[in-house]
Amino acid sequence: MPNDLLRDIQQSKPFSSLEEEAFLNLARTASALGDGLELLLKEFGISAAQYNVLRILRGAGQAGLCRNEIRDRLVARMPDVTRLLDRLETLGLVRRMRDTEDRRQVGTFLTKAGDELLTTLDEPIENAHRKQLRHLTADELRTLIALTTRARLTHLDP
Amino acid sequence: MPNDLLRDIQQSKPFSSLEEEAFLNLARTASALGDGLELLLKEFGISAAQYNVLRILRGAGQAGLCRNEIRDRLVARMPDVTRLLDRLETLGLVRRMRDTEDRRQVGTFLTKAGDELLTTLDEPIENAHRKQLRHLTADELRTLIALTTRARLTHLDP
DNA sequence: TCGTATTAGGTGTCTTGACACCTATCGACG
DNA sequence: CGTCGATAGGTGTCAAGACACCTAATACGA
Repeated sequence: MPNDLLRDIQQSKPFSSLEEEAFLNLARTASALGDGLELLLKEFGISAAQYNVLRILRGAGQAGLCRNEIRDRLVARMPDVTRLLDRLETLGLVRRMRDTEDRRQVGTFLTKAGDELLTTLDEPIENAHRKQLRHLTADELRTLIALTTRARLTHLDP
Repeated sequence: MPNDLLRDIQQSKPFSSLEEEAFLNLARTASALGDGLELLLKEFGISAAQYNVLRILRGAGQAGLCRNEIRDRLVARMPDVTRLLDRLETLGLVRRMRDTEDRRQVGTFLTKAGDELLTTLDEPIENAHRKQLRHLTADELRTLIALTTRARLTHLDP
């Protein structure tokens, strides 16, 4: 039956280029690892995007950050950061305060509860990452970091 | 105040491990490249998930595939494949037919329009991938493929 | 062969993401 | 000054995703 043969051929060479194969593997892996993280975070009542914001705010310290700075630092692009912050504020993990000098700006800060949640999460998250990537050596991880960094930055220039 | 000192240390060293740095780079890169793809596909009225389904169905050929097989082959996990297929059917890119032997199953097939859309997309997509990853050599792409494949498969075993 | 587990598919409902559009404030320049 | 563009933030609205739950058909052992 020629149909089966055709299917086998297509199945054995499903990628039209090395670039496509690389992209699909990248996407598949990021998705799989991200799913694991989401699963862990769900136990604590937050999403990966929310966790990402909390981590960004912890890095910013007492200075806080305005919405657009948070947006630009997010791992995954995200319109509507406003309502993402709304939800974190409702959860009591974040507080917002309008800047007195430039009244357009609204600084966002980690609350005590937010900081404590992050502290609680530090170990489980760290363990999850280590478990997920335990079959890669330190050198391989460094190679992966270098390649993904290059793949990301280079799509900007002309 | 020891808290500020601690926070400063954390700020200058934003990753708590190589594994975390690798994961974040992976996620960031996959997101950035995926955004580029979404942008291109949006011009043709479909999302990346929809395109993924169409590609899977093209690979399956005339035999078609049932919903769960499609779900399992998707690049990104996705509950509610049913309504994803609903939308593709509404767009006329896909058609569904209940199997006569096992009447639980509903096969999904690419329509002529769906196949033609894919043909139209082949070149622009290919170009986009090549452009996005043009700063990686063939060897680097192969390394990236190998590392991401290993990173993904190993999180399954005990 | 009858009841039960299993598998395929679908639906109801809430939350979240996407995108266009709106308001307020600042700053620079006529 | 006052106007106008740029920038920060927010909202309205619709589509898409997430999750629990439901139905139908098949498989299979008591």
